[in-house]
This record gives sequence, C-alpha cells and structure tokens, in this order.
Amino acid sequence: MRASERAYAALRDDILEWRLAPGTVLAEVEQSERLGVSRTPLREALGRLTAEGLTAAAGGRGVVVTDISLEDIDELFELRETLEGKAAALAAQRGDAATFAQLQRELLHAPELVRGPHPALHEYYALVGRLDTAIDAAISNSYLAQAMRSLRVHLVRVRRLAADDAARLTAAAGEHAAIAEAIAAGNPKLAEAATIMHLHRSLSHVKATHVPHQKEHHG
Amino acid sequence: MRASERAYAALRDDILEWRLAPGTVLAEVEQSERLGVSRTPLREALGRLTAEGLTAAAGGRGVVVTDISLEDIDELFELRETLEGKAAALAAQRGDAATFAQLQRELLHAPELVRGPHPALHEYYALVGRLDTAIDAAISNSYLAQAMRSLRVHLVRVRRLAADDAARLTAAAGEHAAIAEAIAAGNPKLAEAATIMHLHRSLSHVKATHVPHQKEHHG
DNA sequence: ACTCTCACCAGTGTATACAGAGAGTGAGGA
DNA sequence: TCCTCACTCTCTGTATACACTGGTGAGAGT
Repeated sequence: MRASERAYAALRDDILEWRLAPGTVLAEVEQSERLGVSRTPLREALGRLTAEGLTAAAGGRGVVVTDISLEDIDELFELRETLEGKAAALAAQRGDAATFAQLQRELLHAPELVRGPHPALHEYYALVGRLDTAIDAAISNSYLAQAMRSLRVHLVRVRRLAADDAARLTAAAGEHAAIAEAIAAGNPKLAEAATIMHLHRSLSHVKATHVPHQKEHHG
Repeated sequence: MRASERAYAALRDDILEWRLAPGTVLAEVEQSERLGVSRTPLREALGRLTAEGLTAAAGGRGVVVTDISLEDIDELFELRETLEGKAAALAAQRGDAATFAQLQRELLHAPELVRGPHPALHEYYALVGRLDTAIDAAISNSYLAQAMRSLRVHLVRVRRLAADDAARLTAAAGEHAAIAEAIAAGNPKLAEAATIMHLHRSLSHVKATHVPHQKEHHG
C-alpha cells in the first residue's frame, strides 16, 4: 500500500476516534516521524484531510484538527436531513423493492444483535451500513452519493460524542426498518418522512447524551 | 503567491474553460514544465482538482480530466435542486429582508445589462453571483454552503456547453428576481418553488442548446 | 502467423536537501 | 510595567534525486 494512503488512513482514524483532539496541531516532521513516512506523502494525506474538513490550515503554522461545536452538529443535521431525505425519496422511486424488503426483515431482527450479554455491535453497524450502501446504489446519482459520503465522515465523529446504549440502538433499528419498508413500498413521501423522523430522533439523542469533550494534551 | 496555488488556479481555469478537454491526460512532468513549477506543488494542485472531481486518477497513469455526460448534467441538477431549494427556503427564514429587496430591485434592471450593442455580461454575472453569496451568508450553515460551492464548480463547466443568449439571460434575471423577492418576503415555500422553477428552466435551456463538445487533441 | 516472454522505458511515488516566511521571545525604551 | 522592535529559530514550501511499478514493444519459439 502507498505510504500516503497509510498516513491518510492513520490520521483519519486518529481524528475520527478522538485520539487526536480538536485544536491539536499536526506538525509535518512530527507526524511523519510518528507514522514512519516522509514529509511528501504526509503532506498529501494532510491535504486530503483538509479538503474533507477534518483539519484546517492554521496560517503558516501547519494544520490543526477542526473542532465540532453544537452549532456544527445542528448545521450537519440540517444538511443531512436535506440530502438523506431526498436520497430516500429517490430510492423509493428507483430502487429495487426486493432488496429493501430484505433489509427491512433483517433490521426488524436487529434488536437481537444489541441485546444480551454479547452485543454484536459490529454486525449491527454493518447492517445499517448496508442500508446506506443500498440507498446510495439505488439513487444512481454519483454527485448526491458523494455529498452524502463526505457528510458521513463528520457524522462518525459526532457519533462518538453520544452514548449509543442498547435502548437507542433498538429504537434506531426500528426507524431504519421503517425507512427500508417505505422504500420497498415505493413511497417517496413516506420514505422521506421516515428519514426525517429518524434524523430528528438521532439528533435529539446526541444532544441529550452529549458530554463536552475534554481536550487532552498528553505529550 | 504559492506555486501550488498558481498551478491549481491555472489548471482549474483550463479545465473550466474547456481548454483542457475531458479525457486529457495530465502528466506531472509535462504540466510542471508548462506551468513553470516543480512536481511537488503540481501534485498538490492535482490532488485538489481530483478531490473536487474535475480530474480523476487513471490507475498509475497520471490523472485525466473527467468527462461530463448528459446523465451527469441531470444528476448535477437533481442535487442542485435539493441543495439550492433548501438554501432558498432557509434564506427566507433567516435572511435580512432589506438585503434581498435591494438585490431584487437590481435584478429587475438586469435586462438592461444584457441588451444593447455593449452587453455588460460581466456585471450581470457579478450581480447573480452576489445573490448566491447573499444566500450563502443568510443560511448560516457552513456545511450546506460548502456543498453548494463544490457543486457550482461543476456548473461552471456545464454553463459553457450552453449558448447564453440575451433572451435566456433576460428570462433568468426575472427568475432570479422572483427568488430574491420570495426571500425578502420571508416566504420559504415560495422561495424554494421559485428556485426549483429557475433550475428547471435553466436545465431545459442547457439541454436544448447543448452541442456535444469535440475533443481537441492539439499537441 | 500468432503468442508468450523479457527487457527497456516512461512516469509516478517517495525521500531528502534547501530556502523563505512567520511566529515567538527577549531586550530596550517610554 | 507595558509596548515595540528586531532577531532567531522552527516549520512550511519547493526543488530535485532516486526507486519502483506498470506498460509496451520487440524478439523468439511454437
């Protein structure tokens, strides 16, 4: 694998998992030594991260990890409602009913994954991810899909701010199932409404359980 | 100005003005010599262009200028309708009425700019650009604004495919004035409807006057 | 004549050296 | 005591040299 790709993936993970706190200055030499690559591929990685909005240029002083404020979360979900609402509606018009009917059935059994002594959270998130992928494929609009992908990067960070307990995941599975059902039924209005409902509840949950992230400067 | 910035601006302009036809392979050494910069800043420029979707990696064989098909235009306007419709609605809710009322008055006089022996097209496009900027500012949602900016880059390319005659520009000015009026009136539904109407007519115009671009390989 | 293989080459990916700019710090004066 | 100016130092921005990969063309074998 290319060195620039490794550096990008490593830094991206570090930021999304909050191992690199917002405000952290990413100096080129420091990071290139830490990741074992030279400055050239590291600069490429930083450029991609900056283009995605995970880092920002700090005026001659390298790049810093961007912050996510409560206003950012509101803005993020406002855009998300617009894009994913439209995407669900388009999927209902253009998607394959059998695919989404199958996803609905699986989602209805998803609560079993998050309950019990050994919650299979990985499988749960993979299932939800398959619904996202199915919608992306169904809309057959690469620009819209691209816009949603770039949005989801930031949402991964936000998700880490909330406490995803079993109760919330169970409820979310039901909401996802409702979206899949509406798409399978070919009902655009209903699919959009189900998506907006889900996003509002998700946002409420994030805001209710959100704990301000302490900035750790462990050096 | 930084060399990477100059290279980026030059290549971006060349692509948007169709001086670099879709499918053109941008070899690093060749372009770095043409633009008078070394390969390092040129690679950064190519990375930014690829992130924006104006170029695409060609599997170890450099990057190529991406193509814009008729399907792309449909997808582009589908996303545009979603984003700009929402933006207009938000601007109607949050924007300053006086600002948009003033823009409406100027837009109503815009036909004078495109008629006559000396059409002031530059002023016309600047005025329309000011409406876009005002909407961007009014929505106070950086993520939505960013999504629209990345979309408009591609629309500049599409605009070059259509023949922007005085008749179309006059009609477009009226449509823009209607959008500004609806925003000034604080009517979100109306602002969204006016935007969707404008975009549909704009798309129809592009499709009606579109001439397939001949690929020139002048070397 | 067709196909397979090997070698060469063009071009990207990476490392490193050098220059220039910006920020921080220290001292001196008001 | 605070403000300002200059110096220094570190870090970014750029150039260039080197390595490696992927592709293409020619030559030989079937």
